[in-house]
Amino acid sequence: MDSEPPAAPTAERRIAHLDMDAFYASVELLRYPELRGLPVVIGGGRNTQPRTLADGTRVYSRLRGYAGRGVVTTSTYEARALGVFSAMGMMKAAQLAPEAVLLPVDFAAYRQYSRLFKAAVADVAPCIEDRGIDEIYIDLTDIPGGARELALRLKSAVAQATGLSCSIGISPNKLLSKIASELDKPDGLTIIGPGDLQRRIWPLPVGKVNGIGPKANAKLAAIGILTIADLAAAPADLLQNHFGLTYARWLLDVAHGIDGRRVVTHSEPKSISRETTFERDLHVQRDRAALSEVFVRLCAQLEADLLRKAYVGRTIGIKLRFDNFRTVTRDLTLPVHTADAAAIHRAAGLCLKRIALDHKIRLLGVRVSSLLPAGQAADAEPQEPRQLSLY
DNA sequence: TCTGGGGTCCTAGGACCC
DNA sequence: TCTGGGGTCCTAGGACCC
Repeated sequence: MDSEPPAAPTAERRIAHLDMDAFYASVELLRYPELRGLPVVIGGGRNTQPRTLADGTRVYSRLRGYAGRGVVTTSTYEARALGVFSAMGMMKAAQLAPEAVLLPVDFAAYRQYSRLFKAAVADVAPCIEDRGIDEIYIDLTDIPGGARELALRLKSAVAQATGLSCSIGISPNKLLSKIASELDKPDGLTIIGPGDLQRRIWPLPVGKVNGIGPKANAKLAAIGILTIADLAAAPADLLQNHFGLTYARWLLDVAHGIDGRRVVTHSEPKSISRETTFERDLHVQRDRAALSEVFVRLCAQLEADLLRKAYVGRTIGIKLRFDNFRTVTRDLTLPVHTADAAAIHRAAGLCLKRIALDHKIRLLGVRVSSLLPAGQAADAEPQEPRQLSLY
């Protein structure tokens, strides 16, 4: 819990949170500008690539008639206005917005734009913490200039490099900046200074806090705590009774805008995984061939991921989700690190044997953890020469 | 018509060692 | 015969985030 020493409390910091606006959708709009202003949904997984006719006009897939298990990855603000949000099932989205344009996800393109916007920010302020493909924290403490002036410079650097807009929150810590960046989206700029905590933050629902998810939200609501102001006013022993000492303390800190976490500019990956949800639930015996084919493929993808990123791992795990959505995991720690698909497959197979397979299977996943950079592993299993049949 | 894929962190119990 | 702690590693599940 206290593994990370908080930043020196004496020096007031200046931390920015920068969040790209509807990132995937906005990248697609650069490619397909005629879709600007329309409800567009990204996701689905199937082939919904636009077709180009002989006269050059493009024909797009629509949400209407979608069948499958995909979820919405992102949507444009026009689609959000129709009630279509990230993580919603595509079937439901199709009910709400049948005429919305449907595009497939193109991670390679988003990663490219991600590199571009991060490089543009780094030219202005190099102390950056990666928080995924579309957001970062930036420590502006040692950068000369006013907060607003710096934020505008960041926004214009990002726009210049990518043609995309972003929203920025600036405050003395990551907690408040993260909340602030959301307050004025899209193309937002919110600075939280002294006195702004009560006025701008306290009226918000507790769920706006990064780290309070659906479960904690429901538990807080059950004891009458809906807003961050409610949380700030809550008796410490009430919180402790419902959440335990550690989490109760964190909740109270949060409500008072206290957060000493530093901007972390480098971190090593802890695990690498691959998983897939089947188009229909698979029967352990009847669909044995299909299941084992997927199993082999996941292990091969994992090997490729490990080699590409130059890591080896020694804890191999599997994840199963049954037709009733129950999820189980098993893992097994090997004596030596490996990146080898056959070794991963063997260990994962042993894990699989420890699960009672009494339901159809919806999802299968394989994971490698206890990672080490490939160069640092003195014990790594020698890579076997490639054979035709590894399994 | 249910609910993706890739991650991190935390908790808690048991094994095992000193 | 009963009763100690502390520390680390391993495993399983769950909450949460993008």
